[in-house]
Amino acid sequence: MKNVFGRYLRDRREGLRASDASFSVRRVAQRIGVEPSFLSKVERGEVAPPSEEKIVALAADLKEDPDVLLALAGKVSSDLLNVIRRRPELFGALIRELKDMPDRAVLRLVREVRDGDW
Amino acid sequence: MKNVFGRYLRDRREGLRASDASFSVRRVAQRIGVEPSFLSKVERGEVAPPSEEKIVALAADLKEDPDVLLALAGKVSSDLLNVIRRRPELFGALIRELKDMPDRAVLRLVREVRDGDW
DNA sequence: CAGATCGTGTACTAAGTAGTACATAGTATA
DNA sequence: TATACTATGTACTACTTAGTACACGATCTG
Repeated sequence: MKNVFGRYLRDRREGLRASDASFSVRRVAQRIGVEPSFLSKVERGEVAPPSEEKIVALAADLKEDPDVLLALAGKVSSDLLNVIRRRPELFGALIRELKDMPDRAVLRLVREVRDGDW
Repeated sequence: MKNVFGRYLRDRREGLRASDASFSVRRVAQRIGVEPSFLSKVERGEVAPPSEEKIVALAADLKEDPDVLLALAGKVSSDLLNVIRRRPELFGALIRELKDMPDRAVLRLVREVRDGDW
């Protein structure tokens, strides 16, 4: 359970780097707007994951799903939080109801809602 | 948009106090485990809302819905966050899909899932 | 009218968050 | 072999969070 976020980040970055030298710690750090030493420490788990803003930038740079990266960092996207905060009883009830449902059941729900056939 | 949480808290506490003297700032503060001066400042918006733990204790003491109180404080219950963090893509997609749905639609979904007739 | 209870003002703090700035040592390259 | 880029170590900091401790004057109560 220790430094999943950092390991994942490093693996992904090194993976991309194999075919594109611009995925060095320095270059990625510069693109997302932090010091290289800080990104290095993040990847090695020497410090806590960065802010949501930097994680989202990281996800974009590494072509990863921001929600997944945020989750690995122990966070939840602030726009999802806003949705819940606006109607806390409603979304609280829904999420708790779906807590232990299998993926396929939740997915079916997503599709039903999206397709509007319900 | 300024100090909704504190106002709500004070109104509710004073309301209960009308028929039960044990709902003074001091007594409530003691029951939830904070200093009276701190609760006073929270109610008057002089300081930020307290931690999730204290808010939940407050909700129990004042017979309020914890999710609602947390939302007024700009927070989301950590057990809901855990559900989302466990399956970020799934729940991210679902919540964004339901973001602008009317209450009754979301409610219907909650009931469908609960009743299992789907 | 004395003692208890009340709300609030002032002052302080320990721990966590989110980084920057700079130096150093290794590695690749031209 | 010079130089350029690489990762990382060390040291520091500004801001936020989540409160405590205590004193004060007002008010209620027996």
